[in-house]
Amino acid sequence: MTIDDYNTIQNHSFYYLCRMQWQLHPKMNEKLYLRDPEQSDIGRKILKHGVTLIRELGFEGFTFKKLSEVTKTTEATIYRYFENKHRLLAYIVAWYWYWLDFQVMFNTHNVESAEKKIKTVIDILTWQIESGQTTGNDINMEDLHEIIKTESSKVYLTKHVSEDNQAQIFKPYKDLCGRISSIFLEYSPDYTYPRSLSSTLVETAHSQDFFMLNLPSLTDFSEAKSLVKVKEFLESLVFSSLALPAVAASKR
Amino acid sequence: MTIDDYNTIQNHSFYYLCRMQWQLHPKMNEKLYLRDPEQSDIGRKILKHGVTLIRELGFEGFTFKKLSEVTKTTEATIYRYFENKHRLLAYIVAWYWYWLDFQVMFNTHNVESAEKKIKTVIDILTWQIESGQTTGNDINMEDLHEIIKTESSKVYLTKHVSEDNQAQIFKPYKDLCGRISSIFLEYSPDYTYPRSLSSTLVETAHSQDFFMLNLPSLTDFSEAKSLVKVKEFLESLVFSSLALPAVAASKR
DNA sequence: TCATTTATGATAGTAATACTATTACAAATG
DNA sequence: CATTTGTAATAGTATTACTATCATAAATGA
Repeated sequence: MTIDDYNTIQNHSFYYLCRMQWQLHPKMNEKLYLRDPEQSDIGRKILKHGVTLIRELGFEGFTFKKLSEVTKTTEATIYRYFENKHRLLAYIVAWYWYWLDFQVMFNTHNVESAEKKIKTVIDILTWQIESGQTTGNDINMEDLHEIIKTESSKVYLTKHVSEDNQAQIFKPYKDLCGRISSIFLEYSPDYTYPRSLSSTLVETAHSQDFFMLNLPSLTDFSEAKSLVKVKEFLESLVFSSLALPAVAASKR
Repeated sequence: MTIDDYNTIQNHSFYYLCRMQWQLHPKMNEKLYLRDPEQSDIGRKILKHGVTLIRELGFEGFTFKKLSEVTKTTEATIYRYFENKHRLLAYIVAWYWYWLDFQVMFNTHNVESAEKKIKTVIDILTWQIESGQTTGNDINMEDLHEIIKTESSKVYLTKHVSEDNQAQIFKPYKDLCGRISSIFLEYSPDYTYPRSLSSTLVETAHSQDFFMLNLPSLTDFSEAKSLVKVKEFLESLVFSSLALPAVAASKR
């Protein structure tokens, strides 16, 4: 199966849903917002321009004031939707995890081979998002993907992780990792670390992509800046780990 | 070899150097500071209390004003040492990478077996730092280790990575990964991704530790909150990957 | 249809942050 | 003894991250 095949799958799942008038509207955790941004024009604008601005300025350089200028509204209005910019980032990132989880579910559904499922998961994690691609919500997927790589870990790397965790802020991320680890267990029922391998896979997919683009000497992909190499690395990482019991036995 | 043996190695290398009146003073990159903090009492205080305060407040909550109160100096003085708080964090993190690199070098030196070297590296990465432990610089290692887990990635996850990279800010991290990947190649000369595996190992050591403590359902270590489990996971991850060529051949 | 919520806009204001600038003095150095 | 260097004290600025108030327009519901 080539990359093109998978791109076809991607576009297929996208357009299929569009043609069916389905909208990917995950039910977002209410703790993530003060007023539901999906329910008004202004709210949707905040999300849309929020994504582009955070990508453009970086999360540290991003402010509600600047966002209010772009969305042609006031700071006060944005504060009525989100408590602060950290919550807005948390919302955006959570949305992405929901989206990824859906993609994994949709594209592994009715696939019999666990091996194929795993390859599909890794494929989804290393999708090269085409520029201009948007979702039903009019959110630019390229910008979103860039935000995930650079800013997503800042959502949990805080002094208030525990409270945020209790507020279920990280549920979609946990769900995604839970789904992936089930697939791992399907492939290799005796594997000891399915959850850790899942979170490692997801984190590594993003960090290696970031390193490849920004600190290439931390990777082996310096020459050809291509996600295909990252994909191969991740596949080798995951499949060798899942084959471990046999390996360990043969080594002893 | 048990954990205790390795703790002995750790303490040994520490105290050995202390007894010899050696001080671990890495030559820090000059771009990291405006005035060398190691060269004055106030500078050393800034580093020492900087570490404790950043750990206490989190990097976002930490300000030079608060640091100036603790160090009993003024904001202006601190600004003469470091351009801003991000640079101070970069300095602290770079110092840690130097320290880690030294530990790896020291403890793998004269070890013949590459397998043993790798185990030592993983051991160092998962050291349980004892409270109260300080270095020659009087920096609290427990606080520092906590900072590394929660704040270190914020040093490179910025809009100005490329400029920082050109200023060699990340050299110690790259050196560490370079050293580790050499060991990987020693163990398995044909392995395709030694650098990516190194950065993945280092990143995963910290992220899994963070997840274990804060988002345990992303790991398989929820029950016993122990770094020993993380160590075992990392060993399985690395050794299975490095054994891959054989595995792949046997699978086809 | 009219009354009443509700959402937004406009405006103002505040405490804290992240700095910069200036002057001055004391200690170390050459 | 002159000069560099380090630190303190003080002041000031633009920006950030909010909060509060009040007016008005739009949506809703009886």
